[in-house]
Amino acid sequence: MANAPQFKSEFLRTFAERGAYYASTDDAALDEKFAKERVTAYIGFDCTAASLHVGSLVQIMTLRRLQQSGHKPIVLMGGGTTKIGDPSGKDEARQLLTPEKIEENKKGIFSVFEKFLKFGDGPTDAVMVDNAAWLDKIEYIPFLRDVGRHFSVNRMLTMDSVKLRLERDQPLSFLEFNYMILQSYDFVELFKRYGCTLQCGGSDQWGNIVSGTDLGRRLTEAQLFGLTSPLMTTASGAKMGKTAAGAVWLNADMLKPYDYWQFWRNTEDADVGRFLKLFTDLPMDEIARLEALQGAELNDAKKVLATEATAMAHGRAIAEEAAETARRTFEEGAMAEGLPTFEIERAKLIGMPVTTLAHQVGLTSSASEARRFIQGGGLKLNDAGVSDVKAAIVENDITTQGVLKLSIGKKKHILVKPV
RNA sequence: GGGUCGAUGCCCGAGUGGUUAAUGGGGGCGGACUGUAAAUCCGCUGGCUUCGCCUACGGUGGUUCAAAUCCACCUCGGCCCA
Repeated sequence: MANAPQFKSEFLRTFAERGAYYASTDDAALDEKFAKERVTAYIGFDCTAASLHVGSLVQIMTLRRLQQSGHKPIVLMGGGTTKIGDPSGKDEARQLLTPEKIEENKKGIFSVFEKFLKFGDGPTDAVMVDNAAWLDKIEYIPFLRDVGRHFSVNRMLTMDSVKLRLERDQPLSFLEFNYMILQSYDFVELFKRYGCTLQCGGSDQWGNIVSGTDLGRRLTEAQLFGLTSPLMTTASGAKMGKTAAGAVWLNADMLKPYDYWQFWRNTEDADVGRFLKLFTDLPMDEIARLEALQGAELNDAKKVLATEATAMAHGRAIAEEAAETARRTFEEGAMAEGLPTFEIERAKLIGMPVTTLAHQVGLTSSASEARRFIQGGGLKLNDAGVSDVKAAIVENDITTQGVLKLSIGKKKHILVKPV
């Protein structure tokens, strides 16, 4: 943010310099605190899916930077709150998940964090906590008397998360209406259990975060803080994290590292510098150099971005492998073996319509879709356009490397290997 | 509980008995142009054994040669009244 204050603490300075600063509840006091002591901070994550996607990456990086500058991050899993559903930024209620599903999602999400943070018992080691530990045990009447009385419905009605629903005449159940209260309670509970005094999050969480700091003031002596990051969009305004195949997941089993690398490689020019700062650990002067590149040279910066970001999520070796596969595929036009490969029985393959094959290897979602790609000139077999909708695979299509390359557009390729 | 309005494809939103797989917009994808970018232009955006067939307009049943469109009931929601 251009208007970020000048911070003296290492963490906040880095945080702002990297473009992650949006607002805090008290800049001066928070800066002071970071400068003189080790701060324990948390971010909450819903367990609505089996992995997190790049939309949460700013948050994950925040915890990482916190740890790097000597503070203690807490990853709060919303095992309890996911049973409620956060209405913030959504114009309708989520479907409720079963406890089993939530539990399963928690495991997937933890495996993401293991890559970005160091967990353990040391003073700056990250810890993972599940708010189900206390939320599941809440007794209704005592909770209302102790916590509920501090919340003014009048004020809650003015919160954006609530207002949006009311203005759009969309339903907001009492269940969801409680989300804010529970999130606030989480903060206080984390303070009591772990001495956690800071909650970070996206700017859409501002209302929930401030409610938490307020509740802290009423229930304890503590001064709690909130710190938010801007919501991520691309330079052309699109929400981040969507791609052809859906969300850009951070788990390798949900999105291949090669595709993850491609996602970053395809960053818009105008975003390269911003993303390098936010999503890599590269030093600022190196980023300044990359960012200054012009025109086609920016592609080099995008490759660095892709490799650095992929290395963080999947490991350096895998990132470099993805980079190499991409280089051979795009720059040499070769049949790089690192491309996603699909094995199929040779006897079945020969004579199979191209449309069926494209569907079976998962390149298209149906044979009809493959047909449309052929009609629109977007499907290639061994880099040659397929023009006949009824074309079938023949022996000759299998290249000397013993495989066959099927492509949709310029970027999606898959190797088919007869066995 | 009463009254009233509404529920359409990924999203928004037309359509009030047949020529409607369903106007339009958004988003997404493909093509051209490029730099695996943006902008722009063109095309596609239910499924299949594709000159045909099947499934689809909240759910179930009904009227009709024929329904997303009419009727009944149900579910969910908005608004108003109690």
